[in-house]
Amino acid sequence: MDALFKALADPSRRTLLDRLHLRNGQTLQELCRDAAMSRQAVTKHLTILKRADLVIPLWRGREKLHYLNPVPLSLMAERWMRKYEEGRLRALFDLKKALEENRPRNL
Amino acid sequence: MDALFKALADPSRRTLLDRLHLRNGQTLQELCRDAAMSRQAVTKHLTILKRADLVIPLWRGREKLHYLNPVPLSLMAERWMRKYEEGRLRALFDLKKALEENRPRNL
DNA sequence: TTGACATGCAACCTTTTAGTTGCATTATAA
DNA sequence: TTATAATGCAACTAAAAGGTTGCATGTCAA
Repeated sequence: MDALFKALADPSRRTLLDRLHLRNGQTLQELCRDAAMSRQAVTKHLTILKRADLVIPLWRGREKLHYLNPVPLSLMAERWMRKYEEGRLRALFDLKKALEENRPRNL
Repeated sequence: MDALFKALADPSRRTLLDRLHLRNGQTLQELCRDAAMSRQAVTKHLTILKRADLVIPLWRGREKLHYLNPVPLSLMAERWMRKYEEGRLRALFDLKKALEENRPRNL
């Protein structure tokens, strides 16, 4: 789960995911177009995305096609975010109550 | 949105969120217990969480109570993750098809 | 079979990040 | 009003992250 959050932390990697989401199965070369960085930099980002299991590469001859794997994002939504969603109203209520009880020093 | 992903990237910060989710409105001292790092380190993490609007601090005398703000997580789920959820089945199909078409060099 | 193309590997550099220590400030309670 | 407790601020360090350049490897196509 840590690799997943780390992978999503960088905007370049989120952009790569967006581009794969737009068109799946792209080569490294294709992902480099309009990337504003070197091929090697993109490779490194793809390695991190692969480590988080967000991207799965498949060789086709001398080309390597990169496919988006949506499963980790689903797991993250279900297992991690859902926990907070359940306590969402409670947290908002706590905050509201604390605001009313307080004569704040700042804010 | 970038500050949010960055804030979630560190396991210590996710632990802090978990602890606030377990019991809301804790002081810095309380959050330092069982934290395996110095008070200043916790302060820095809380600053980053605050910058991402995930945590809202409120002064009560000389104590600073920290409250969880669930809104950014909801926005992330709705605006960012939902986009991928829609294309989820499509992506899985692409991947399956590519696997079948290929005589892979690795995997 | 050879040239060109797609990718991999490794060393290196710079910036950011996570953490520390030391001292300053503010507020409560005796 | 003064000692103590809670937090803030700043300088510093070590490690990790993001990026570059150069060269090696493997595959297709003429």
